[in-house]
Amino acid sequence: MAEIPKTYEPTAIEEKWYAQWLADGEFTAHPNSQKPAYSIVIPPPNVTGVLTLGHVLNNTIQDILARRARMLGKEVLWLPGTDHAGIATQTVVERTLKKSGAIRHRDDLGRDAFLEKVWEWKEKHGGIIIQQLKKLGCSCDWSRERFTMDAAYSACVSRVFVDLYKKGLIYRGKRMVNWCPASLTALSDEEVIMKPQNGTMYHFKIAVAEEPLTFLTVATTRPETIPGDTAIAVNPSDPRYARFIGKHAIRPLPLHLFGEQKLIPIIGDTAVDFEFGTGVLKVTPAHDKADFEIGQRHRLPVIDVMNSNGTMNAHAGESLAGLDRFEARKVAVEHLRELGFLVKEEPYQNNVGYSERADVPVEPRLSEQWFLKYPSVKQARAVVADGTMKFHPERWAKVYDHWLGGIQDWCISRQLWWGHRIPVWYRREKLDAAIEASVADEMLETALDAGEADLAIPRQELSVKIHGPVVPLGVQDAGGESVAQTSTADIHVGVEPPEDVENWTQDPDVLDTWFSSWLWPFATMGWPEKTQTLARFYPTTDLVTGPDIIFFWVARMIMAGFEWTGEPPFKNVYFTGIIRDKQGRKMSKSLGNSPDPLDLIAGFGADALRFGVMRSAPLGVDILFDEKNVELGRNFCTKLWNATRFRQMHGGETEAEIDPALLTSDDRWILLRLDGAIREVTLALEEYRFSDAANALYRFFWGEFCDWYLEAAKAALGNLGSKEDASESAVELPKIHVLNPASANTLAVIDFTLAHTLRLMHPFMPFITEELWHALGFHDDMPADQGGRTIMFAHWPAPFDDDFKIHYGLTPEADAAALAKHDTVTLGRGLRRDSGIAANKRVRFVLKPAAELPAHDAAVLKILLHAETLDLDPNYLPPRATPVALAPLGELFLPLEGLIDVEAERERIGKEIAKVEQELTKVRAKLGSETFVSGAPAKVVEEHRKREIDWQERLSQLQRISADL
RNA sequence: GCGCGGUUAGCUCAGUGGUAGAGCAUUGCCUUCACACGGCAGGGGUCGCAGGUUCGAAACCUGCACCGCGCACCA
Repeated sequence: MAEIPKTYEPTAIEEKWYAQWLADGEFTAHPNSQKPAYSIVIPPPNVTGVLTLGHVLNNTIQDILARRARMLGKEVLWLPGTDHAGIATQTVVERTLKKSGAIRHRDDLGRDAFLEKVWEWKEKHGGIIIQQLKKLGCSCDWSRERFTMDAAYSACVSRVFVDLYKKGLIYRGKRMVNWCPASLTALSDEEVIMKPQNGTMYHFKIAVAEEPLTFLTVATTRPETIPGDTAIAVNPSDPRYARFIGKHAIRPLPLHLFGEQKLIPIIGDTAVDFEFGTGVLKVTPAHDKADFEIGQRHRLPVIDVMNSNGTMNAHAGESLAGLDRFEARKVAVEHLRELGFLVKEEPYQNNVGYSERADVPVEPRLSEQWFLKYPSVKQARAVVADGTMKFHPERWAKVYDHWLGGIQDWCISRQLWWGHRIPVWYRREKLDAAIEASVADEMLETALDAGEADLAIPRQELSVKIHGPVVPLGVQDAGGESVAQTSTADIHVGVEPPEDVENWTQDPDVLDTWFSSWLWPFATMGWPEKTQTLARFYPTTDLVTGPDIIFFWVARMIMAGFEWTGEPPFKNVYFTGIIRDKQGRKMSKSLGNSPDPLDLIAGFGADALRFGVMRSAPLGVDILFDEKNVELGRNFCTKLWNATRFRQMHGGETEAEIDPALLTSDDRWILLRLDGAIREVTLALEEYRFSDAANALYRFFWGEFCDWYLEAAKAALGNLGSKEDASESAVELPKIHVLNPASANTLAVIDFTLAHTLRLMHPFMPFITEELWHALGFHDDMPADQGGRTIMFAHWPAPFDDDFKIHYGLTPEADAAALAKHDTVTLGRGLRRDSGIAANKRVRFVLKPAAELPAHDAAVLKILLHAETLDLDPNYLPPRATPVALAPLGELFLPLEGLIDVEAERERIGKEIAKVEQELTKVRAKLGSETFVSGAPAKVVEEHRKREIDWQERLSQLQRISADL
């Protein structure tokens, strides 16, 4: 075995081992193996994405779960892949093409040519994040990598669409949808985020046609939509306004020459809140969901005054047409002001829906879209509610349940090109007729607005003309509720195109990206074929994802799982926190507060990044990312590295048998603590408490093994010789040192501890543990598939059983003995400090032992106290004012020949006495309370009495020492 | 408006009924033969506020304040 370099250099080691693991096929899942299955599907990152800290958190957790499952003897499938991410990818590619000057708009290329470009882009950049996940150490089964637009996967998407259509759950209808004027597509409700806005509430007067000089005042935040108003509504039980119902108002906009303004009806509707605003509502059915519903109830015309990109159209009037909606607002206000109708403007804060992707306000818009009535909602709700599927942390179950309880139909069509095209074809001639009808609609609306049609036309008739379906496919009942598809003659819905495809036109829209993602757990495993992979690894065991996509993805996957496989797709869902910066802000490119994980890996190592992130990510809490955490991870790696070097310098046989007869108190103690660490880490991982597991490893390895055990072991291992000697001898390594049995036994304990610790650490820090596993030769005697080839398959350490503990004398007493020694050392070091002794100065200590002290313990004390000598003298008579500590192992003196400072010692002891008296007062106050003594459990009272005695004894000793001064 | 979290050391967070903790930061000493990406020893907290339950509350209950998030929203 070659000497381990002084500093851990991660890069080369990471590359070496990852390549080795891949070459040996360690990550590949074998459906035929006899082992129990463990599986997890990756939340597919966007195909054009790059690794973020969020991915690091998410995928490190998955890797920990996967690697530990392998060590537990499971057959593990961690299935990776990427998502085509419709809007995001199309936007990125289109923007890039525009920037390069290749096109001004995607229409310049046309659908097919544009899609070709997107595929080119995908081939070129699509692999980046996959390569980055490999750098992180992810043990995914890359042979099973999937993409949501793979041919087989796409076939699944079409298949479920057709299936849902046949079940009557998918329908097409003209409805109010969330329209993104930037992306030019409809969005689902989940893609809209409400943001508070500092806007203005405008109050304007509107004349009542039948009563000269009578005005109503309307409050609105959107005066630019006045041209789209088709009614004024008041609450029928509002005494102020009820009498106006049935009359008409004179709509002020669009402006007309000679004041030929349109009359719109004043209607009564209970939806109007007379507490709010003025109690008079302008009704704009085309641009507000609530208004649309009022419009439906009253059969009001719908006048869309905007173009799809958010600019005003001709219906808005000449002065507004062509303006952006926000520009138009200002102009509309000016018009009202000039007309003398503007009553007041006041600052107003309201919530406005924004497009999540494009970050612009969405426009409620009436349009023809495909909708889905969610399937298997009942089962999806029940499986979480009854605890069959577990959420970690649990509180997300409530959020999930609440959402499913109020679930609305899902708008699944998107006016994009990049995605799964809707598998629906229309007969050409029917479509042409429909387009004519649509044009007729437009003409009617225009006619209405131009005053050529009369609003006195019976409303029902008008409504039929205006609301007649553009394409007669889906139907809705009067309440807007969907009902099953009734007519199938003119449309073809199928996985395959119709045979006479030349007579048909495919629906131009694509499906929402999540309409493919929700099939991920089984579509990636070959569904609907009954593949071995599916049979063996579905349902999956764990899902790890962020709570921000609980509705987008998790809930929908659960429904899809039930609908097409009859089973929930996973057993546990772990929700990570959200990574934020030090100030608690979300990571974003525009803020520039998002460090590149690849830089962090290059600077600190993948293991350091993984450990640092895991250590600071408690269950269910957002993570404030600080590079300091990664530094801590790097430092921990270095510590591990150097502790291993220390072991290696001593040579000797690797992993020799431990002889119970030769065990020291320190050996027993560290074995006990190792057992504790095994239990703690195991339990924490079972409960998905990753940061607790990482902390337990850190505390055990650094705070117990390195700080105490290895330091104490130096006593047992004897003189090493000088540093120079050590490095010289290193040149001749490997060399077998001649070791006495005590030293050999110590090395055996170190090896035992390291071998277990490396395995506990491996899921967190795969690279360094693999390197050291081999460097120390722990793989030598192992079966190839149980740690011989790689630590990946070494068995996860089991807590020690009683036989083991008895055999090695691992008793509570052994633990207490070591702790007594540690406390004694700490007190002795305190004496050094208080006496102003430099840390590097060797001094003489004298211990008046409370009990017989084994030679080994005396030797350890001497080393840990950095003492020149440690005299054990039961009858020691210290010179006056010799600093002394009352330690568990006895009175520890620090004789300061010729340097005695009575005052300093008096002060030191005085402080100590004050402290003890304080504690004594506290405990006596409790014991003096009758209610405590009679009310508290006997055990607690007893414990307090003992505490009182201890403190009292200590106080007496201190007082004696003080008197002797 | 409803719901869910949170409020403990300068910072980030553990701690769920019995002697207030960790990491980072900070102070002092030390380049001692694994490690200065280190060692040793310190300093630092009326546990958001007010009530209540209890022998005993950072922890349990109630109310309030503030911070964050989600859902729903009235123009």
